[in-house]
Amino acid sequence: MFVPTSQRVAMAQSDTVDRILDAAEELFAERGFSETSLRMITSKAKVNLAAVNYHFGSKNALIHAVFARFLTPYCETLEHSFDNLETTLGGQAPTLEALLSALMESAIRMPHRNAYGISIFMRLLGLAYTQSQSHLRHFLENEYSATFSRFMRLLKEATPQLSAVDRYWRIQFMLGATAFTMSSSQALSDILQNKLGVETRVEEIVSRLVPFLAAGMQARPNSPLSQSA
Amino acid sequence: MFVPTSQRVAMAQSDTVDRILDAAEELFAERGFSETSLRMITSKAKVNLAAVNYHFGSKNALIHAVFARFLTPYCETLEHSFDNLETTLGGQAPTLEALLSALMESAIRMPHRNAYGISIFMRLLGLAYTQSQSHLRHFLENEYSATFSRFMRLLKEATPQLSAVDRYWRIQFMLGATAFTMSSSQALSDILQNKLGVETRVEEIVSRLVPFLAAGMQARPNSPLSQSA
DNA sequence: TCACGTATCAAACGTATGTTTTAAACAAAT
DNA sequence: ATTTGTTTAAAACATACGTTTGATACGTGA
Repeated sequence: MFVPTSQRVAMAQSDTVDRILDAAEELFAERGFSETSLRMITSKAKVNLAAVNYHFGSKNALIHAVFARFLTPYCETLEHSFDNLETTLGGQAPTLEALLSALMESAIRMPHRNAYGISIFMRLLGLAYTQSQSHLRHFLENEYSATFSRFMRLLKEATPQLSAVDRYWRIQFMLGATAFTMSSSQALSDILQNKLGVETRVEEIVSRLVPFLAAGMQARPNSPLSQSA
Repeated sequence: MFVPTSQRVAMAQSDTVDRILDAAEELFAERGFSETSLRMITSKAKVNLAAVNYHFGSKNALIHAVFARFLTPYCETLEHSFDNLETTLGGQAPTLEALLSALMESAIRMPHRNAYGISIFMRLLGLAYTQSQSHLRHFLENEYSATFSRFMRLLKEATPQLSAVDRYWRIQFMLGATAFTMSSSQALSDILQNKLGVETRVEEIVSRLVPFLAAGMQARPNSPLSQSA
């Protein structure tokens, strides 16, 4: 949005706030939170350094705002998806594939704000887990625990054959494969593109990830291998 | 003046270098690289601040040294394990389970330097991938590409049914599930102990992880789910 | 037109960082 | 005893960080 400098018109608040959020979102995804300074963000957003603290209060609050901007509508979409799943099944337990698909398709169907699609959100979610930002973890737990708990309940119904301990660990394995992969999906895509000459979108990665996770979740526990270890 | 460790002749009684490495290893694993300052490391190690730059040259070189201390002997052990695998099979392709077991058992058999066992190494490996430290990535590529390439070749032989792209991504999924889980296995064990009253050792986690990974690797690609996405 | 709350700006604040310097203490070899 | 190299110590270095300040410009309602 170009505004002649001679007009010297004060921009509407949303303009500055959104530009900060856009720049922060990209830089956080590329470099992580600690490695991204407010000066990088404000210079990329072409706003004054003080604007971040003026509009958001602190760097941590800006991080929270970046997450809330995409996580709040995503959780709403996901809740609707869960509603449909439950009404369609009518008390029956959902299949694991259906449950994972609800997660992934809700993510893919989110409106894209830029050319990077949802990969930037996936990367941020991965960073939220792997970087040690306690304030962010607390924020996410406080804001989105309801949707998370609902997913966990549905997952338990979808895998009745697993013991509580097995299910617990396999959830960690799933979470790890997803968060880790997505936390470097852009870098991985670049590598793959150079190595194998294949262009890869996040949707394609997800379509490869879901069968992997579903098969892992439904593996027979205590295979002969596990006893040899 | 900085002198490489290998050239030092007269060794004083002090174990300054090891104390720095021990402290750095733990702090890096707990907090990440950027979030850990040299002052935290030196005060935990109870050495002078200047000792790090004296013995290692820079903070980045210290990070490399932390990785080299456990990665070099691990790769040696792993190479021997691969040797045994190849001579036993005599040209035949190894099974996926045997290959994964070689990886995991080599890790478990590493001499433990502290009470955290190998989980601290797993966590560091995970950080090496997820944190944006280009110098570290370059260091690891230069130092350990031989062993890594050998593993990739064996993995390709063990999964001939997979396309190159499928295999590539599933390796990422495996790596993610492993690094993520092990990076917080101590915390996860504590949670599990309180929640379900079960004590869990790393070896037990690994015995649960391997079947999960093997099943995921051998899942049929392009399940109906992936086409609906 | 005036006053008031909002937004922007350049500048400075205090703090923490990695690194370097200078000096002294120490152990072992000459 | 002297030399040589290793280690500790305290301080300072320059830089980067998040945050705050005070002045100024803006748009809106009175």
